[in-house]
Amino acid sequence: MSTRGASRKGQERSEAILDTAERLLVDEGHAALTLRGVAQQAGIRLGNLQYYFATREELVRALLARVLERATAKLEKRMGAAGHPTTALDAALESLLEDQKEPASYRLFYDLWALAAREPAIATELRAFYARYVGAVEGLLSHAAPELSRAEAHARAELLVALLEGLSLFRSGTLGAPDPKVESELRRMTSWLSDRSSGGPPSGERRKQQVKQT
Amino acid sequence: MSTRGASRKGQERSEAILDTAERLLVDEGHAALTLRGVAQQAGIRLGNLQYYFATREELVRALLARVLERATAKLEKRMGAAGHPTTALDAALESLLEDQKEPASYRLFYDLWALAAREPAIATELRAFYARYVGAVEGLLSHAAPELSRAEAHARAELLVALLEGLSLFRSGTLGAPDPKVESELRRMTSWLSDRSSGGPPSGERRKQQVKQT
DNA sequence: TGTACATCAGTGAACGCGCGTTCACTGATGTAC
DNA sequence: TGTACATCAGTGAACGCGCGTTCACTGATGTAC
Repeated sequence: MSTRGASRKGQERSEAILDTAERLLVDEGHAALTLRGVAQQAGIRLGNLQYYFATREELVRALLARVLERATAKLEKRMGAAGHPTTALDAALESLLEDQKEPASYRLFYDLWALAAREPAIATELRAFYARYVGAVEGLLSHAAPELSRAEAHARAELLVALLEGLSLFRSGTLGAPDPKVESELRRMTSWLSDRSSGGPPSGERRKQQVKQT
Repeated sequence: MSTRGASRKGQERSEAILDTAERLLVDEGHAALTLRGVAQQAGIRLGNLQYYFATREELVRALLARVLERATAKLEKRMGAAGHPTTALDAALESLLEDQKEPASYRLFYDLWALAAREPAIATELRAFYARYVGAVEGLLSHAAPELSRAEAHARAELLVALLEGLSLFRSGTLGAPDPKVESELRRMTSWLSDRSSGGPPSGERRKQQVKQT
């Protein structure tokens, strides 16, 4: 770890600094995350902040690591609290939708997406996070619909995760607000996802669908 | 318009400046969009750039307006080139998926999402864009499945747009690459979307779905 | 229990740099008579 | 066709500011004997 302060006090300071930085990032965005701003809001001097995180990059990386760690933990709690295999997916969906009503956490991800598009290091960490996310959903899908092949379950899981991430845009207050009608259609779509393949061609056969049939 | 230069020359300079700014924004991100950077890449002096766009905010707003204008035009071309009502949706989907293979344009939207979460003015413009987007998809859905109520078509259109936006994350190279299996599942999902309500309760009746059935 | 010393935590000032913005100025281009 | 003048387009220098970073320093805390 690049973070100084292995003692109890140092550990607490580190955490307090990261708390402040995270709040600043969520509330004001990436551009407002300055060392001076963090120090001021944390009630310490710039020099002292630099004692714990020597450079801005170090602070950002530590912050990102903690955020994704927590998000992963939360996610796996959400996914793990299963009842019947058939209802586990619905339950997970409900709690994810509930999370989206707290828009603050999502705002941070919009910054992460933008950052990841330019900084490969951040893209790597974000990819790892989504790999676990998609993997967990894939597990739920497979339990709910054992007849799905691994590849099918994976593809559908990725679709569902993409749908939820995209949907957050329309639900987090940025581009819209939660809409019960949309939610109920979403629930129907997810039940369809965990249904047997519902009439399509068998697993991986068809290569490319003909679109313009003149 | 706050933009100076109504003459032909002035107009061309303005466009050239916006071209440069857009390229810079897409390639390097919002933080790299500095007046000095734009001026240098456009081959003019800082003072001259300021003659056309007096402040940074003015430049950004003009850039955003042009980007969304173009995106809207492109979108409506994509949506408008319909054949049979039933295949129009598929055709539109194909061209949207094709667009996502050019990741550059999407990177810009990640910045916009992050910006919109903090700057209400940008959120407003982005909302207007997505309203047209969702509206166009709603139209295609209604044509393909006339038995859908307006509310249903709208909700499903929003879901589909959210899905596509979220999916761009996994297809634009940032978090993943295009995957034929995912695409084929997506096509099946969209055919399902434009299907008759497929066994659910009638239009707007049910208020909240019971999730945990003990 | 005291002392010497190393390490930890925190201070304060300064640095160079790039930023957006302001402003006085100059040359080019159009326009009215 | 020429001239006077307004407007347009472009130049160059300077401003104050906040940024990340460096660095010498001081006081607090732990540790070995």
